Amino acid sequence: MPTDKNIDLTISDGHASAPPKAAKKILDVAYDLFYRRGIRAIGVDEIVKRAGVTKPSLYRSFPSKDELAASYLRQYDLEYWERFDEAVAAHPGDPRAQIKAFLTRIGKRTQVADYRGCGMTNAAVEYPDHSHPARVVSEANKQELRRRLRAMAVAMGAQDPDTLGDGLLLLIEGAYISGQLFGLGGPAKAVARNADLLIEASLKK
Amino acid sequence: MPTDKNIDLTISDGHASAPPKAAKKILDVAYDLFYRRGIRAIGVDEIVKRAGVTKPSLYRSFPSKDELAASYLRQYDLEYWERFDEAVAAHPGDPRAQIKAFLTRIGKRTQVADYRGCGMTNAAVEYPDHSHPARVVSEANKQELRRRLRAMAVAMGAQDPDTLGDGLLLLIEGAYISGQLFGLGGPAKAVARNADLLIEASLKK
DNA sequence: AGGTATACGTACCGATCGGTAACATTGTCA
DNA sequence: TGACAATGTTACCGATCGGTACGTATACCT
Repeated sequence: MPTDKNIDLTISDGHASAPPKAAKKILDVAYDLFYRRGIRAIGVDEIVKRAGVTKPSLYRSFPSKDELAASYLRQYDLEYWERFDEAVAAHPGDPRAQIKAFLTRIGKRTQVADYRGCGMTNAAVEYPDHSHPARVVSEANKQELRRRLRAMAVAMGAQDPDTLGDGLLLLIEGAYISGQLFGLGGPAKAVARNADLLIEASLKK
Repeated sequence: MPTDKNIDLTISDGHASAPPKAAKKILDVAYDLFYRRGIRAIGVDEIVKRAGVTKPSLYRSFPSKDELAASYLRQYDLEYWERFDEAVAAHPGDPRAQIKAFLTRIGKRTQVADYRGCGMTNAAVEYPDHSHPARVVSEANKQELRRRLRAMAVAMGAQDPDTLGDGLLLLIEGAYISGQLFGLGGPAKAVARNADLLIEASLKK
């Protein structure tokens, strides 16, 4: 989808909105390559080559490879909450159904060959240093996920909402990881079912 | 298939004579560095420097960096099942208590600063290629984990043992990942409690 | 048209990557 | 003491890493 609505490609550089065409191509290619093969595994040379541009173009739009990786994750973040909000919007006022819809979708996505899990999670694994630009974006995304899940656990009427919210997060992260570990037929396809069992067991009686 | 290797190094052929002393130092250092900072992030130069040896020594004991990484994971595998078997041995004939003990231990391990999760999981994230030597070890470890968890779910008398076993695996992987994502106070500390809730909800009534 | 700001390309940098050749030194055990 | 395997030493390889100096083309605004 051409989601080119006000993508901020400038990296807090101060110089106002100048949208170079090359920057979008670079970010699109970097997105694909970083996600599928990993950030550390991809060099800037391959990115510019596949994008049909040259290296100076990359460094005019992005201060560094690390910041390009952070931009990739910011884009990923946008699309992530889009998917999340779709599941929420599909079941207004019914958080349990929202969770189930979101997890069913995740479970389905994991059941394709060469599934690569969550770009946020993967980036955090690649960069243990908490101060790395990519990891900063990743951690913020996960904090927000935790916040939402706990809030939904409250809305579901859980006995211990924080525990249930965290339990759902563990199942989700487990699905991302085991999806790329096991491939088709892996445990991730059972994520929605297990989440529903866990929810049922966590509600006030 | 790899074409013929000209070197006839019999890999770990168990010739019972003296194992090289440098190899152990190298593997110990590589273990620590690979686990804490990631395999791709560590160069062979840093390994030999910290080990107090030289690069040729590394390549006399290990055919390549990739194989050194695989050796690291094989060592990790050994210690992993040691921990697992300890939890099992602590509660003979009581698979539910075994799981609880194992997960309590995981939950506790995740609650230290700079926790880095599971070396197997991390390696798989770093190397999406299924043919990579490190990933081969990692995937075998995870397959075995899945097998054991499903078997324990059977022993627990679950209504749907495969689903419960997979649910436990999702929680475990989620704990590994969120442990390194959130640090202290993260969702991973709730893994044992959520697992127990899930087990309770999955037993035959 | 002309000037000017902006985007882009060519060519290059030093550092580091994984890995090796050739030879000197050590430790061990018969 | 001799033999032999393990390790150290030094220097090197081609490839790739992230990043840049500097000149050229293109678009826009009078």
